Amino acid sequence: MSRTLPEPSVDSLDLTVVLSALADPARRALMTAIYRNAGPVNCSAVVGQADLDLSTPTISHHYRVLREAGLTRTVVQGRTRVVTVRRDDLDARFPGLLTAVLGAG
Amino acid sequence: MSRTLPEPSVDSLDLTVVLSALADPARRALMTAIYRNAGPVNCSAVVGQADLDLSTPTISHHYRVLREAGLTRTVVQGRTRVVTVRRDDLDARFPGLLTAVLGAG
DNA sequence: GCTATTGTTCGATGAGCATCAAAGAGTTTA
DNA sequence: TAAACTCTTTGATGCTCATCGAACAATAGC
Repeated sequence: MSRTLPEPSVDSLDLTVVLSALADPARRALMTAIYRNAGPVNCSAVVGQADLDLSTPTISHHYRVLREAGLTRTVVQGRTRVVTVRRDDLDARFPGLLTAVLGAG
Repeated sequence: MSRTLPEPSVDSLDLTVVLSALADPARRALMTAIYRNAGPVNCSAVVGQADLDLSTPTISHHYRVLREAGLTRTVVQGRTRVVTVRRDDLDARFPGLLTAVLGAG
């Protein structure tokens, strides 16, 4: 069984919320790591790639912020979470934003 | 006489600082108003266009944040300030970002 | 010099946020 | 069932930030 955690609809994506989420370096590092992976990746793997020196609760907090901003989709599979970037939704709502932010290191 | 207020160089522009500046709705409203004007515009005119319900000190604070983030250039002329968006610098450093953020209302 | 204009700086306040340790919740495996 | 695993939630802390009123420049015009 797998369930998708609640996330905002495309129409309700708010630029202020999105930019606030992306303004944090740790969250951008997470986004970049998730973005680089072609397919879905679980949280721990992403954290490994992002090389963040943060506690687990803090990482969890950042994941939540990203998801609630509409930047990522989280699917619970077993005891891990599979996270993806909502690329199409974001491109539809804010064209060019994701590339501009994540491409610029 | 006119003098340009201190501003960060193109190379020292920091994405975190830029995104933090753009994350605030009031500052984005200011940016959009400045951006729409082909030429330079003084602060009061911009404030009029942006239609912000904020005190003068707060507006001044936001102008400072924008300038120190490298988003705007401020030139003092007489007793007014002429503000422009550093379009070329931003496009050079973060291609597509300005369009993506300001174009998406 | 005096006054009005245009914005800045100072000090304070209240809200929000990133962070952590400790405890909890759901899931797999032994 | 018990233990290990993967994350989340709770509660607390310290910091940053948006906001305002009051006071302070700097300049233009009379």
